[in-house]
Amino acid sequence: MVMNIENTQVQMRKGILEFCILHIISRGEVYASDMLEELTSAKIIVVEGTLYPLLTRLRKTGLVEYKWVESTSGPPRKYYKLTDDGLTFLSQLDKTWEELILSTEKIIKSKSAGNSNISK
Amino acid sequence: MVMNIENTQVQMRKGILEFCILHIISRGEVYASDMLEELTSAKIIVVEGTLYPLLTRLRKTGLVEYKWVESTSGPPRKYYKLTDDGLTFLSQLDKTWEELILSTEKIIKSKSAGNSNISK
DNA sequence: CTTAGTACTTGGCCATGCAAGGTACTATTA
DNA sequence: TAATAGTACCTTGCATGGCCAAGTACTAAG
Repeated sequence: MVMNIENTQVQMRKGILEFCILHIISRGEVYASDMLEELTSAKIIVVEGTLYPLLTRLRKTGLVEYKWVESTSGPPRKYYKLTDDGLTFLSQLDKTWEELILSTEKIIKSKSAGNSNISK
Repeated sequence: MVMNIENTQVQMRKGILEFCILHIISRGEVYASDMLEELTSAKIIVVEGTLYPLLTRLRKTGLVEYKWVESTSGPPRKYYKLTDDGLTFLSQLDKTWEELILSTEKIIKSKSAGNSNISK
C-alpha cells in the first residue's frame, strides 16, 4: 500500500490551492503562468495539469472570468479576474481558513490528558 | 456544475484530517469515538464513514497499531497508538504544516503589484 | 522549414471524503 | 428469553479533484 510523505503533503495542499489561486486573481488580472510563478515562489508546488482544470472549473461556476489578451512573445493569453460572486466566495473562504487554523492549532497544541479513560 | 462553499470547505479540511488524527493518537491511546468527540469539539467535522477507513489505512501502512480492550459498557474497542514510523511521519507532517501556513499567509497577505505586465 | 518556446487543453488514473447500510456485542426491560 | 436500545466497528459505491502524459496551436529564431 502506498503511504509516503509526499502523498500526504499533496493532500494537505489540495484544499488550500483553490483558496490561494482565488487570492492571486483577486489582486489583479493574471494569466496562468503568472499564477504558477507566484505559487512556486511561495513554495506551493502546482503543475499545469492541476491549474488549468481548476481555472476551468472556477470559470464554469462563475467565480472567475477571463479575456483573451494578445502577447508579443507567443500565443494569446487568458487574463483572469474575479466576478462579484468570486469576491463573495473568497471572503467566505477567508473566514473558513481562519477557523481551520484555529481548529488545527487546538488539536496539535493540546497536551495529553492521560489514558485514564480506558475501559470505563 | 456543483460549487458551493461547503464543498470547498470540505476540500480544505481533507488534507488536515490525517494530520489531526495522528496528533490525537500521539497523545495517548484512544479509540474511534474518542477521536470523533475531540475533532467535533474542535469544529472539525468528521463522520464514521471517513474515520474508520482512514484508521484502517494508517494501520496498513504501519503508522499506527491497536489493541482490543474490553469495555464494561458495550462491545470491545480498538485502542490506537502510534508506531515509531508513525512518530517520524508525524514530525515530518508538523514541518509540512508550518511551511504550508507560511506559504499560504504569504499568498493571501500579499498586496497587488498592479497589472503592468499585461502584453509584455 | 525546422526547431524551440510559450500557452492552453484533455483523457485516464488514483486517493480519499462521505452517505447509507450492515454486523456484532452489551444492557435494559418485560 | 425475547425485544429494544445503545455502542463500536466495517463496507460498498459514488463524487470530487490532483496529477501525469500527451496533444494542439501560436510565435520567433535560424
